[in-house]
Amino acid sequence: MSAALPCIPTSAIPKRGRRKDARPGELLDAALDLFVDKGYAATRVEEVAARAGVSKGTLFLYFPSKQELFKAVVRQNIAGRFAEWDLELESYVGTSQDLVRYCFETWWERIGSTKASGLGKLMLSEANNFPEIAEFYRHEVVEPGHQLIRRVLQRGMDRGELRALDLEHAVYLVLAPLMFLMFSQSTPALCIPNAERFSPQEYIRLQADNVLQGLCVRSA
Amino acid sequence: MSAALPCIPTSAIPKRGRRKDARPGELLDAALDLFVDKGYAATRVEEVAARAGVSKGTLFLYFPSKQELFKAVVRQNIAGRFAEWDLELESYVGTSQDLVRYCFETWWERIGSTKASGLGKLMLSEANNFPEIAEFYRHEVVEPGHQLIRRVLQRGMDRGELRALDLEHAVYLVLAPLMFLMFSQSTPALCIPNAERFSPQEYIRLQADNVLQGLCVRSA
Amino acid sequence: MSAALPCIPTSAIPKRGRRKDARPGELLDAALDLFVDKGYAATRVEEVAARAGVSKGTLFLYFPSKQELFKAVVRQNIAGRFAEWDLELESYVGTSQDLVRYCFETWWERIGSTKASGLGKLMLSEANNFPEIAEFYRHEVVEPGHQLIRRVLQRGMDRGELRALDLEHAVYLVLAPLMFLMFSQSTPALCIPNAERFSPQEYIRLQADNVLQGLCVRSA
Amino acid sequence: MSAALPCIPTSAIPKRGRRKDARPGELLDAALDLFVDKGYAATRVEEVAARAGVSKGTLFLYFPSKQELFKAVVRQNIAGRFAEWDLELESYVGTSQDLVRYCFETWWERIGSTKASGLGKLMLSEANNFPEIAEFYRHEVVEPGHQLIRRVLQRGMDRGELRALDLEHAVYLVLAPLMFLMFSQSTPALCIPNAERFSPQEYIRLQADNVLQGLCVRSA
DNA sequence: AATGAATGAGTTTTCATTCAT
DNA sequence: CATGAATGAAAACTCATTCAT
Repeated sequence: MSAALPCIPTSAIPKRGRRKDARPGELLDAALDLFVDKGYAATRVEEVAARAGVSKGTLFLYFPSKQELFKAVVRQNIAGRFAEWDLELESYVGTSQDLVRYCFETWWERIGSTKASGLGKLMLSEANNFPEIAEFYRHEVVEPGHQLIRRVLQRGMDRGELRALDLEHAVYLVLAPLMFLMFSQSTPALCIPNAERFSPQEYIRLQADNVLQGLCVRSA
Repeated sequence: MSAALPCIPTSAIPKRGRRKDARPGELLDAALDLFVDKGYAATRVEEVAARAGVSKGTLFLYFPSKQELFKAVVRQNIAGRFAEWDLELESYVGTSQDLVRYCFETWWERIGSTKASGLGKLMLSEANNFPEIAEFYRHEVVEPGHQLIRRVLQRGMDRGELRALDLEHAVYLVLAPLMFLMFSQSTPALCIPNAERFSPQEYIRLQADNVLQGLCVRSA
Repeated sequence: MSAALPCIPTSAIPKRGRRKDARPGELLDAALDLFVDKGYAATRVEEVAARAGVSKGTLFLYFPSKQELFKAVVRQNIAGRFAEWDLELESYVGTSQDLVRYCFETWWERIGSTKASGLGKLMLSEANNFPEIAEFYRHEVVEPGHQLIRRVLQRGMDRGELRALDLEHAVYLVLAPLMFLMFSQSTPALCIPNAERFSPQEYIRLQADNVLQGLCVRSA
Repeated sequence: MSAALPCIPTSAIPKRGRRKDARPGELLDAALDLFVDKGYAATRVEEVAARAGVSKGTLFLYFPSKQELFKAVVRQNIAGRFAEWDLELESYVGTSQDLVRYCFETWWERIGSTKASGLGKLMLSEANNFPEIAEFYRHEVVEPGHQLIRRVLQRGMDRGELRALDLEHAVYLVLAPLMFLMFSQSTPALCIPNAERFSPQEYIRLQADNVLQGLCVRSA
């Protein structure tokens, strides 16, 4: 950091006043933090509003309910990005081995290592208590995610690069390691006892290596 | 009521005298079922008491708070069986490939398909709210589990049957698939969208196959 | 009041302690007062509980919701008494003229002049905002009331004591005056401008006279 | 936007210039409709503003509070037409029987079947919350109404066409049926359970018949 | 004059915990 | 020991009102 860089105030944002365009984003950011940190039920909307620098009433101006707020958080951070990822997959040029490896690494960069990964753990914890939200998540996140991996594997089989396997169970060769890492991120104590010697990147590389060794057609 | 009407005992055990010692155990059993089924917050102490056949007040006679009840539940149900398993491992005769496969299958039979699965998911969900009990779980379950797998892999490497890998990350080649299946058991909707076409046994077999394909030394 | 009458404490009731049997009645009395006085929406359950000398939580021990509390009030004060009134009607001996007169007078004594009459006004005011309660009231109070009057008139026609009229509209010859008096009781200012010169008993007598003069078969 | 694009006027009336004076009236009209339809509490000021085609803030420019808006609505819609009716009564030629019948029918046409009915019900509901406006209503509507009926009956007695009765209570022989019908109009469900078989005109006719049969001097 | 973004007070209901009996 | 009646804190959501623009 160069020396005399003038200290830009964290925000020149007037806390009072009309900032209609900025509000939703600020609220979603605050909500993501709190939801991930404390869970859905334990997060109070007033707290979300406070963290975003507005009053409780203002939050309800932009999101009609706590549930909708949560859904919006999920949409912004995960669900809404599948369209882009699907496109990326369609236009991928290269071997399926590379594609699989790319999936592992990209997932880590875009989801696993971000706050979004807290949402997965959150959903797992609260699914039973909020069936409607769970259904939303299943439909908007879980389903598309499975489809994405399924297509990756199908592509590999079609091209003769991956062994022909029962897709229904094979998707979990990719998903299980990712999901476990996701949960680990939120609760490392219970998943990764020696956290200090653990490197997510190394984990990702090893899991990708492993799954490919297993999936690759034997070149004899 | 006519005098000598034979008193049909509601249970073979005499009502008074018997209970006193059994109470805590009955409460813990009831609590385990409900905690695992509905989660910590959604389980009401009154329900636990009712299921154990006592009044709400009585529960608080044995456990000073809901939190303490929860801790007691976890502690009671984590009677470390690792000593036994470690022994089993020590005395295992056969290739390490077979041993790995045996681990996958035995884990499913003894843990994955049992109530213990629910306990694992429960811990994951509540670890943040109960750091103390999470620590206990880490020490009594997670650590020993990691050690067990670590020894299995080490054995394979020592015997030249498995590739030499960084154990710190390689343990997760075995653990991640198992843990994911564990969490799936409690919340299938979010993990396994096509549950009707999913077979845990098939999943176990495929994951074991896969990890072995990846771990085996190439006979080239 | 005689001089040295020992001052009996308004209640020897211990405000704290277990009084399961007495609670519902005390709560219903308090609720009737407040509902009638302030309306359904404006009455806060906490206030009801306080007036009954218990805490908010206790109220919900006996009534699962505000709506059910209200329904119970209506049942105790009106709906639950139709069975008795129907019986009284069946066993009435005397001319139908006398019976009609008896209805007017009895209604006044048992409903019109009591706090129960406030419930009618209350329902009229709040029906649009609480459709479920309105439906309950229609079914439990309005319908039975109409049926009762209908049977009275039918009896008179059958016995040749009352003119044959379209029952559908004739019931209101009796009901309209009663309902108007009911509403007047709660809001005299808007219904009876000269309240000081108004006597409900005189009103009842005159309306009964009038309706009978009109209903009676001309003795030529 | 290209320069001379002809501006299609949204209405024939020039947007600016016209409105200013009309605003309060439009707001009052919207408010009347909504208050009568949904009641005072259930009517949201934003809805009133929207219906009048202005923003919420604008409403508060003209009326300092919801309560004041309500008062203004009542005041505006009680333009006393009693002077005109009194004249009509003075100049009535015909028997008092006919006059009474004329009163019933005319009331229905001019009041009972119009929005004014809703205003009456509204006042009954809100009288307790708005004692000041209730007093206004009593003075402007209730009192004159009572006086009108009183004079009708007095006329009949003076002419020997109606029985001599205590006017103080006799007015309600006419008013009670009308008021009940008025309230019924706004809340039929609670007043007229068999609405489909009910005809207001038939009700009016029967009540008029009845009151006259009872009021007429016996020609013996 | 007009707008509409922002505010925050106000209420029902649940449930862990207490304690008189 | 056991009971169960009583307690009261806690949180989502609405909407009249304000005021910066």
